[in-house]
Amino acid sequence: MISILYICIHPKKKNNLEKKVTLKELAKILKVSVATVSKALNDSYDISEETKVRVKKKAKELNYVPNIIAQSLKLKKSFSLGVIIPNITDEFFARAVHGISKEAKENRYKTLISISNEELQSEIESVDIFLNSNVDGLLISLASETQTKNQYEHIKKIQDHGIPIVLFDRVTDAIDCDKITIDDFKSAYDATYFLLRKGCKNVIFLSTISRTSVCELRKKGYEQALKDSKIKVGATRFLEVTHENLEFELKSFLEIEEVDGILGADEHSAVASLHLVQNLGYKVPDQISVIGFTNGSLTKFTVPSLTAISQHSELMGKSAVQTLLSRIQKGYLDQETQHKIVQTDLIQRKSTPSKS
Amino acid sequence: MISILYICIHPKKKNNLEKKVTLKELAKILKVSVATVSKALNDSYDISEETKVRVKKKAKELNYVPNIIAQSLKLKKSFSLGVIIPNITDEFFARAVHGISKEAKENRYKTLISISNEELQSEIESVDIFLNSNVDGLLISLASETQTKNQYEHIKKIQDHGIPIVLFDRVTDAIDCDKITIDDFKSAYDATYFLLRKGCKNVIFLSTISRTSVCELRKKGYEQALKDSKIKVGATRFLEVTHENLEFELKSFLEIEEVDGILGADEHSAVASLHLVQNLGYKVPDQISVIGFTNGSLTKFTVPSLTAISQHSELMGKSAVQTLLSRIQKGYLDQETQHKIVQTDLIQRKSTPSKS
DNA sequence: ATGAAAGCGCTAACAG
DNA sequence: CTGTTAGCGCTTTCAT
Repeated sequence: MISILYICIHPKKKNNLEKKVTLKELAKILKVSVATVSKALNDSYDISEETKVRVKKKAKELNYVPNIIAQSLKLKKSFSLGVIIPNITDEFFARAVHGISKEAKENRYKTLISISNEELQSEIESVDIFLNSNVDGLLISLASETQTKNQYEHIKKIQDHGIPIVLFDRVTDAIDCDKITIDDFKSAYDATYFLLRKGCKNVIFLSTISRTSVCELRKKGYEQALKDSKIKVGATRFLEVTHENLEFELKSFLEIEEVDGILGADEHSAVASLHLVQNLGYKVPDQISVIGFTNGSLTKFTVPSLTAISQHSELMGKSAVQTLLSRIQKGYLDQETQHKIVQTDLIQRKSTPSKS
Repeated sequence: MISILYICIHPKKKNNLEKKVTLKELAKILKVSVATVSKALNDSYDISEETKVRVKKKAKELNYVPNIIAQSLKLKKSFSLGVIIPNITDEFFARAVHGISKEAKENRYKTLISISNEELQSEIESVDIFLNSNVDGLLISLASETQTKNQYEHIKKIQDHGIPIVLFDRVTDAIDCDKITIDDFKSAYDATYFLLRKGCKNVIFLSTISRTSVCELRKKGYEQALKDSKIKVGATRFLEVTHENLEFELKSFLEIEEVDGILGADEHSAVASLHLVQNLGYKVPDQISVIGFTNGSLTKFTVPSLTAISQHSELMGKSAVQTLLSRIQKGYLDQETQHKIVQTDLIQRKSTPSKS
């Protein structure tokens, strides 16, 4: 699969490596103590303006940069945040990471990223690694396996170490910490209601993210909307599938059941089903309407374009970082935890009727 | 946009935080010296098997984990790799990061990720941060601005510090280091040739990633394929656009020029143009064929599905890490640098004719 | 085979 | 205002 095309034969020239200048060296050159240099650089109160200027000038001149590792060891603070997500190829998480990374950078924090691949064991390992690495805080979106098995000892362990965490998107009641999500229940409720208003009578709920907290809440929202409907509609029907068997399962289902609306719990299920039902000869949106969670880049380019629930994932990432940093700064204990809800928007496109 | 839904009022219980046990404490408990414990844990030759067992047992019992920060300071090695990519929402990079992260983790390295947003300044800042953080190596895919302006001082600076780097996908000849890319020239050449064989006479090259190394190489490949054609075909036509003006530019172009084939230099340009030309009334692939670089998840769900060049991005990430780690281990200097080429595959779907 | 001691680069009492 | 000192947790000579 991989072939080496050519090898550059220029041997590396052994140029004099730029040695990092340390406080000690600065001190020697300036003929002051290390402490003075350190304090001057940190704008300590009890250093004369004069020496501050002198020190800073020399520091810049010699291109001094503090050794963060040493700082971390001393201060027990690493200026880095750990992020654990189930998956990075999912556009929702990619965007969230973008928001996280940007906000962290603006606050001079680094971002350590670990992908759990939806696996509990991997999540546990990541937690251990981050704990050893002295991250100042952790942002986690739980793996589906973790949520299925309801095992949260590793998350509690983080708290036992006094490290603040923020759970986002995939959260759990089992842990008392700051959380940030969308209102999954309401978003699903509203989307379902929207379909009913457009005349759908047989709306099904389709998901490839079964057993996650978000999926369960979305199911409930969908269910409630059907219950609340004043006009008579079909019963609730949940179709929980995988990327692999979606096509088979949905097709089989359509052969025996009447369907005129699909609510996809994730982008993939919506896009894939939109695609499939048309291949099976259904007209969208005339015969079947489709709405999907996550307003990613796929939605604009499907035919017809997909009506979707925008989750503002980047904003969610940004807000998660802000929450975490404020907790890091304020100190962890004896503070009430809070659960922030990011508003969603229903972006109407062509996979649902334009008029009711 | 963000509303706080509820605040949990359970004050955090001030449970006794699990203190991290250190070597010193272990030593005291075992009534040996710190040095002995350290050596025992590291399987040093000059420690008796007996004490090794005793120490390790106690360490596990007390849940000892080495403080990586302290280790880093001492060993001048942080077991972390820095990654700088232009963008994470692009599926190509998301997959590459996945591969990187996975391979790094398997080798007990952490991954620090920074997104340059295609901006030179941001890339420079990231480099500085990573340099201070003592990353053991750097994986970089250059920002378009960096490649446009041809400014690589910050990359050279990394090398001056003796930190190995691997450039992937977006590379440059200006830096002598390990590189890993696909064969952009050949991939574009082959794809263009494929279109010609299918009967296209007027193939255009469309890109939203102008001024990147990959785009330039792909342009050359496309150009050469037209030149080499034995049958008479139209001249080379490059259309370099942005996400925003693609629609307008392409539409204007089609009004005055004849086009029966589009080679998209990136996934977006291919998918968007596939979408647009059909809206304008062209039949795909009967009147216009489309091929795009990057075989992402969009390609399967467009109508018709998109013929695409698979870049095996995850593999590229994995291989980049392997290259970097081997250089970290072997030592940096006086080694020839190598440029690895990952094979691409043309995935035939419905946006090109099935028979020639 | 084990331990004492030095030191990685930095910060922060505390003294002067 | 500046310097001395101790120490963060670990590794590693060098003695013993």
